[in-house]
Amino acid sequence: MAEKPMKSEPMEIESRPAAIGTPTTSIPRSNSIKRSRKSAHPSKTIQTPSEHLFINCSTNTSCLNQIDESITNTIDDETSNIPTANTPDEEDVITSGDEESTVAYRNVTSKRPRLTYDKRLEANARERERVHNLTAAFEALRQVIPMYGDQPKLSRLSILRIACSYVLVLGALNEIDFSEGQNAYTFNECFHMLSSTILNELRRKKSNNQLNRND
DNA sequence: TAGGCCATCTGGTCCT
DNA sequence: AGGACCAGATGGCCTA
Repeated sequence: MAEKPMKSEPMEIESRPAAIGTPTTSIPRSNSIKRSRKSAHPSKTIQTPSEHLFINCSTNTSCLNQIDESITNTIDDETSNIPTANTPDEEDVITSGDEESTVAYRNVTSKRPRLTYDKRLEANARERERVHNLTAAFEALRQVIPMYGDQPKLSRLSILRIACSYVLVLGALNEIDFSEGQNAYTFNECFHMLSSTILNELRRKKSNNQLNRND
């Protein structure tokens, strides 16, 4: 699979919004909301030298030294631009290697000590690798589920839905109920379900767009 | 242009 | 203790 170019720059760690104590829900965001969000976001409104380095180098370990060198020189200036949502007593200090950087954080209630800069980069890399593996697994699954001729790339959700139906078909074909006896569908029912699922997933995008136009 | 989808970062929690 | 896993937030790309 072709490696997709990196699309989003890492956010500056000091500009991340807090999550603790303010449970949030994932809501659909329109582009206008996205745009207002972008314009309000310090990482978009304030271009800092270290931000440019994050954009270009965050996935390239050879750039880490460069980041380390630059962040010490720029972070003081950056912290002066951080939104004032957090109160002074909510600020925290992290250290990066031999150098100490003062960074504003909202929450310092974690049981575990905050990761150092280097450890954070390592954790990011591991998380990236984990998600890449997940993406590869979805791609592998996509390649073994039945498809009808040429069709657009399926979303992960569509892959899962079709795969579920496919498993039921295979189970019915072998007289095995993979659904733990909850369904006990006949083969014909399973096959019809699979066909419907595939068609529905292919139509879904179109239907959604039509619904959006009617709203 | 709106909305869907996805990559990435981040902090909290789980697990070994 | 530290890595794995998870969910929320954010922003870019793409399509209708």
